[in-house]
Amino acid sequence: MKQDGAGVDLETSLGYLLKEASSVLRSAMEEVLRPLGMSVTHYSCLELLAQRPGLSNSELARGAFVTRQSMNVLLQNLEREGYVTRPAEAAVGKVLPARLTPRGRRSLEKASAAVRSVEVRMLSGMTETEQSDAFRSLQSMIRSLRDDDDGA
Amino acid sequence: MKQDGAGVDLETSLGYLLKEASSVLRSAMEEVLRPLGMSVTHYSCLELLAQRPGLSNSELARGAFVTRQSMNVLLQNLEREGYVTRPAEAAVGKVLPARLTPRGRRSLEKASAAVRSVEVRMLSGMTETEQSDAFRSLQSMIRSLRDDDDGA
DNA sequence: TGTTTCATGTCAGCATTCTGACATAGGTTG
DNA sequence: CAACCTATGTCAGAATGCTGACATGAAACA
Repeated sequence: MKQDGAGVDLETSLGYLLKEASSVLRSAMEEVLRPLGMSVTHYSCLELLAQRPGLSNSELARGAFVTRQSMNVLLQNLEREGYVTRPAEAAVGKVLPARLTPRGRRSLEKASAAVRSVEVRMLSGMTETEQSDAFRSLQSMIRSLRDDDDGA
Repeated sequence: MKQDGAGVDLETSLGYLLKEASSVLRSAMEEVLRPLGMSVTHYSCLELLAQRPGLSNSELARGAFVTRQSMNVLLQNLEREGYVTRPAEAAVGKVLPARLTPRGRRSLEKASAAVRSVEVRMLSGMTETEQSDAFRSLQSMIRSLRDDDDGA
């Protein structure tokens, strides 16, 4: 089942490995969030709101790496179920700042702990130095890809 | 727009950064593959087949990080359009080994070059040493997440 | 040998996300 | 001031991927 050919070479490609890591992380998060009846995007939205109250729908979308349309349907659900509140009308412009309700905050607590445990497990085999090196590497990759994307 | 709170702290979370990097990489790949009329999964399938001819549908699915059902519809399209061939009946068992046609190989060439250029751009700011360190870090994260997943 | 377990290919239905489009608010620039 | 450009929220339709289910072949095992 192993026969190296030529070209990109999936075995040694950092891009492929990045996709794999992201996939495994997502699976692990889904696994711990499922018992709480929460999807990854669902959790991401609540976590973003906890750390930056008043984010708009579009800002939440960018923070969770989905389109603002997708975030909008999620937000409407969360609002209907009482996890999030948004003013009926914008105080200024069209931006509707969203905030967690007490219920939203409560439901986030367990999820946040569960996700934190996944991250701890992910980093369990790495030293502090290795972790900060990895952090810088990822930041460098992001910057390199984005600079040529928006900038040029 | 910045007000650090408590908890997971998205600004310093390696998990969040990993998701961000993966998202940016995917966007960059989509951007260069779109002119070729090819999606990321589409490309992944062809690249896997080029490097490991005879992979089955299920193996391709695992390699592209989608379900075997999703890969199946893609494979059927690729087969209908003449990029891939599969035997009508399995020589042994139910496994149908897939292979690229000359047309598939030709269409992959441009895509593979485009994707390689994205990867080069992504790594442009890193030394060889940093790259292999990042490689090891990602492998470590994957292993840590998987070991507790399947193994325990 | 018979049974159980597991992986595969495939069909159907569902969920989630995306693309396209529109109206509107605000800043920018002539 | 007016014309533009950008960003936002939102609706509708399309695409993509997933879950559930089934039959079948192979391997493991009693």
